[in-house]
Amino acid sequence: MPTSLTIAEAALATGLTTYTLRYYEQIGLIDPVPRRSGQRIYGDPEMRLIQFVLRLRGTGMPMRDIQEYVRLRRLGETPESIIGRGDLLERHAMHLRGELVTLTETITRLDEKIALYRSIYGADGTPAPVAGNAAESNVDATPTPRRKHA
Amino acid sequence: MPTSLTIAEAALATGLTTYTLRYYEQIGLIDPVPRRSGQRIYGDPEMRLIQFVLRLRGTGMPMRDIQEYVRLRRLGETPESIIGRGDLLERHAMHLRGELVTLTETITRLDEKIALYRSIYGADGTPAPVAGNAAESNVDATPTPRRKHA
DNA sequence: TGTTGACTTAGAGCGCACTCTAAGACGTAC
DNA sequence: GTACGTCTTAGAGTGCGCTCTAAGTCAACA
Repeated sequence: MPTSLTIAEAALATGLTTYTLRYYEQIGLIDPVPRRSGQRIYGDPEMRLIQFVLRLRGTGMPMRDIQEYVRLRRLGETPESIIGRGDLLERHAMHLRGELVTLTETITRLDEKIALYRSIYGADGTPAPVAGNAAESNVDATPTPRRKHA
Repeated sequence: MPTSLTIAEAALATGLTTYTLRYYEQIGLIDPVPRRSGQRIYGDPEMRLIQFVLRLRGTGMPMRDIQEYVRLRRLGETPESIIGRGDLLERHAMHLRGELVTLTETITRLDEKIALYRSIYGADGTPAPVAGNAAESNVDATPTPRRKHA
């Protein structure tokens, strides 16, 4: 049988609050949810859209862009909509590829720094056997990316 | 010769504003910057710390944790400090590895969706040759990570 | 000597993304 | 028939991370 959730159930399923679900609908971050005697019913399509939107949000896509994506989706299968959605997602994917690079770099650097700290006192807290005091040979330094709240 | 910047120069070099630099110092996100006749002088160690802090911030480490890291650093090379810093960075590195996974997944899904859109109208805007209407076969759906402002 | 740029403390304002309350109205189920 | 969950609109409050202003002081440079 198809999914058919109340707002409270949908909240539980998504990890959002009912407030936030209504709020997202209000600002057009998700499509208007169909009602049955006035109450919102979250079916499969609704839940799938929410999950996708959350994935975009989770990877730092600006709310504005998500709103624009959902707006385009509502236009249906017109060229403008299809092309627009493709472009939006492509731009975001490109952005994410960039993040992937800095993320990988940062992890590498952190691992180096951690190794340095561990070479002085092991992860267990005991002083390491060899190792001169290489600490504060400053593994700091590097470039300067950014991430919004994301 | 060693770096020796005024606050305005440091701002330029980091992409921050002078307000933000003073603010970061005030909230302990960076160490107190040495003064010469009352004015802040940003040398190599200061700039290196700022860059590192920005890298952490850029990958979404909470300000609280960065503050804690810098606090530990100020304690010097005591076991508590070294171990604490190692732990902090290790936790963050772990977190980033998780992000790396969802990021990779998301990019894959986006690429699929983009390919779908492009199969209807090419990236150039022209209708594609073959391809039945596979659109809205709903490539949506998936899990639900989070990212703070990062 | 005057301009520039920095300093201080204190505090207001902003944009984002929620988060919650109020108050009154329904519909459904026990 | 009453309790529960939902609905609506409107608006206040929160936390984060800045961002900027005010007002007065001080030091360096041309």
